[in-house]
Amino acid sequence: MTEPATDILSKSYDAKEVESRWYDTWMDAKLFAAHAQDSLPNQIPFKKSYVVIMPPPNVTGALHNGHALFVTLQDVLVRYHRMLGENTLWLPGIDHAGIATQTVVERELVRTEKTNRHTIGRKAFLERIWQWKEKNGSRIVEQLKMMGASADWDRCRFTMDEGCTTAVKTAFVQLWNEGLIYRGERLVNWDPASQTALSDEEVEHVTREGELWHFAYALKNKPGREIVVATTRPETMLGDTAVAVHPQDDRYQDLIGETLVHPFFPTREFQIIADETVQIDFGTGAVKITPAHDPNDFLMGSRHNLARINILTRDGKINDQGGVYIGLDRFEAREKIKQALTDLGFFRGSEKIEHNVSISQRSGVDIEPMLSRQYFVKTQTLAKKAYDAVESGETRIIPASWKKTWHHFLLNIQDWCISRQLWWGHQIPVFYDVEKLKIAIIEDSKKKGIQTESLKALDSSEPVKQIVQIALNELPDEAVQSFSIASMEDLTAKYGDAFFIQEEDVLDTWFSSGLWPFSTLGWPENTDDLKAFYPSAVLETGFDILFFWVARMVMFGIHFMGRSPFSDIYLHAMVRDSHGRKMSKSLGNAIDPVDVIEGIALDDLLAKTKSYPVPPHLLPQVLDGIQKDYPEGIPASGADGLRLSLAILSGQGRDVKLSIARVSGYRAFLNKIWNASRFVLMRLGGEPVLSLSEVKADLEVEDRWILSRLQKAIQTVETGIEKYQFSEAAECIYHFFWSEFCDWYIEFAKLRLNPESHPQKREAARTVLVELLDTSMRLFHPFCPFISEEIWQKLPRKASGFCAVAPFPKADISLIDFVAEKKLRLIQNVIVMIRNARQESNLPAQKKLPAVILASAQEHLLLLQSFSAAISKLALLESLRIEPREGFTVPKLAAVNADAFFEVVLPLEGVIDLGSEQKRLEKELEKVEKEANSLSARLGNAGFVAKAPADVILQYQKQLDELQEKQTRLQKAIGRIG
RNA sequence: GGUCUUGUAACUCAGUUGGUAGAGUGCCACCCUUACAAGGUGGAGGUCGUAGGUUCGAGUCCUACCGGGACCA
Repeated sequence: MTEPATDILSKSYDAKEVESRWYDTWMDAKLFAAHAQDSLPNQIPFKKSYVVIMPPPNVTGALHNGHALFVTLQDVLVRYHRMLGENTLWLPGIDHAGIATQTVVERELVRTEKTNRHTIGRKAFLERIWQWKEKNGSRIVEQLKMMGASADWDRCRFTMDEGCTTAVKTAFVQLWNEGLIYRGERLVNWDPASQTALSDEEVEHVTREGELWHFAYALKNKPGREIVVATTRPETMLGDTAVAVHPQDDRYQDLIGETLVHPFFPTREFQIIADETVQIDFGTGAVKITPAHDPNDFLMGSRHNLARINILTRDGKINDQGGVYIGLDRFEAREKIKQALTDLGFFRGSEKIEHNVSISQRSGVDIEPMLSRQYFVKTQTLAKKAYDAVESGETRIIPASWKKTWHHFLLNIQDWCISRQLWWGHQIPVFYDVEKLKIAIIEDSKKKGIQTESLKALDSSEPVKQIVQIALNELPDEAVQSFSIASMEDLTAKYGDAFFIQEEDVLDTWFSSGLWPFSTLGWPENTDDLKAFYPSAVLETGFDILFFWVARMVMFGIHFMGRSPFSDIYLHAMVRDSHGRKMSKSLGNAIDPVDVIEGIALDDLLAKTKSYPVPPHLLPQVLDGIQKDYPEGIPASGADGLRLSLAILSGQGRDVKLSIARVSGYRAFLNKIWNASRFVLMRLGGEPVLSLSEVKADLEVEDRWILSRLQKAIQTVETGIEKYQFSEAAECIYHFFWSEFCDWYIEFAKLRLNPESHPQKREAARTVLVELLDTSMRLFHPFCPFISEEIWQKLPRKASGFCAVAPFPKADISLIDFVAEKKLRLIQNVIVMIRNARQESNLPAQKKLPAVILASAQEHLLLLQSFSAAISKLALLESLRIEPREGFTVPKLAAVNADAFFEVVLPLEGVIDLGSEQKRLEKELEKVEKEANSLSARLGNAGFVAKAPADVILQYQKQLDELQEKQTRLQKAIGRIG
């Protein structure tokens, strides 16, 4: 016996050991590198390219399980296509995530060094962020590698690296020259905590209980008369410049046009105006108008030419327009003002109200609509083209239900505010020409006929930077336009800051990520990569960034490259915790994929959670929740286990509630694969294994059966991946391997692996086993790359190289064998029925029994004969007789089970419990009768017979026949006992 | 207020053009049978949210209602 040692594979699967070995080996072999040359049009042989540009994770923090889902799905796609022999590129990268990262680093600064960015200055602060980026960026790459991401790391990019920066400047300047970028005064969503403008998409709406507070404005010319308004933000009355009513509102007809006096500022007078947009039935029907601090009021102000009084500072305090309230926080001012109005006798009651509040997705504080000058991209024409790309089918959205959302968004899109008052990001490449600016200041002053603030600053020789800031705030947009230049080149560096001052603001992060599908390939240079790999095959990402990002990429892709950047947009589900809550560090429920891969003890998990930015008052209940959800901590499932779970749990477009219990189920599957492979490898023997074609003549029914099933599995996996139905594909492998290959085929094969069995039959079994493992591992590889590579490498007769680049299995239709499948089903039924009878009759589990199987048809008798050894073994029989049904007298004391084609008899005088046996049979009979009755009722329905398709009727008829046959057998069996 | 989405076994979810419900986990019983106790064998458990409608036939299509969730105003 010089068989391979049994330690060829360890007794159970050790994911950590296996997974630690393969990634570097793949990298060393450069399996994940794509070569542009192979896909250039003039290249022979030309290789089709398959490109996925990885959505760059934010450098803000480490990855959580939400990211693990995208890694899994993209890696499945990429590995599958790589195995199809396509020139596959998965281009990884990281996003600088402007506001998010700046906020985190600033918080760190405050926490650890008790200082802030203003104290240390822009340059030093940016250095800190770069350090953060280095540290976190490499952590993210490490995590991705641990998950098995087969990305081309040599092409890894960062949204603020040199190439991306050039792309950003190029894009900006081009848009500027095309007149698609403008600077304007608009009401923006102001985040007083981060002190920056936010795009509409960065604002969340929450419903909150608030107070609708009523107060009165006195009429100037009608002493004693007043008009009552209601507001949830009383402090904004400091900036009121009108009160509006509906023109048809009977209550206020005589008041329209009347003058009101501001209670705090007697010189500030404004009118009651009429506007159709006022809701008559909301509040008092009269609404105070604050054009500088409310979007609706802003529009109304534009229509009626109202003054805009900004009352807030950038950090959300009352400014010098607020009289005695100057310097107060907005919420503090609210209470003070309510008090003051009450004291003055203007309070007219209050009511509780559920209303929508806008909060910053970034800092979580209430958004303050605020007037400010920002840079905008005109989106109308860009959006139309993005809309058309999906409409025409150039780009598909999957699942298609998101198409409506896409259309709705693009048809109603507002201009895109791209400037951010941050330090971390691409500084806007607009330069202000100081000489021209001085002229503009003087002209503006002349025009207005006053000494403007800018002019004062100019005359008093303030530093140039100061003058620019003041002028930018004061001058009208057209004047600013006259001294602004967009330039690729740093004009400040070239001519000195006495001549050119660069805009201080940075660009919205999504501006640079909008260019990602081509900036990563070398744009604006017309590189080989760009020619070979643009557009990409699919953008795989979460639906939550459909607007932020996906739409921007499609708009920019079409604008700058002339083609939509991807053929498919696949939107995956949101990973949530087992309670359905979004994964978030501030909720404390974010799980690090590495903790699922390697496992983590409860204590460590709790400690880790404590380091997350959970609001202190919530921490106790968060920790409590963790303790309940993970009482034993998290067991190590390996990257393969995590990936398989995510792939199976991710139905199309639905939430993924990640339950650790379920992950454990798939971890068990990996162990099953491991042990099945271990069995095959141990029992194979040392001799070479023949190819399938060499043993074709010697294949048994079970061989043909499993090969047939395998072809169907291949087809299912293939269409599953092609259609983004990952769970169908993965589940199919799971079921095939465990329930068909392990549970049945291996058991059949064991009989033939004995050295004393017929040599040719043994050869065939060995071949089929290896064929099955080889094919299964290749099928399985996109989902679980580590274990499949490990096992595949150990197989004999493999082609050299790696499973990672071995050909993906292709179904061979000639191996599909319905006859063999039918036969095997019958044999399986026989075995299951014997097992069922013995257990249901409370027979000792390990006692070997004698059995008789009765059948009528000659073919069934022959089939049963040929499987008698297998049946005996799998049903644990002491002896087995196979007899024609006719003429066989079933003994009175026997357990019996019946199918349409055969009967199973276990003659068991003395052992069997007649009572329970009768009960069991009656229960079985009842089930069969019920089914038969409903079937025959249906077949007796004239309408059904007349209208249903013929094949359906036939199928039902056949089912009924079989049921009735079975019914008779059962009745007879019961009769014998009774 | 608008749009979308969802309600299937104790839990988490499948169920592709309508043809009498499936998986994993959990549960019960029996088994350490020489690949695997992260295992094997058998079993229990669902009026598919409610009420109507279309149809020979509805988890699947339509309507209303009730209950979740998301997004946009």
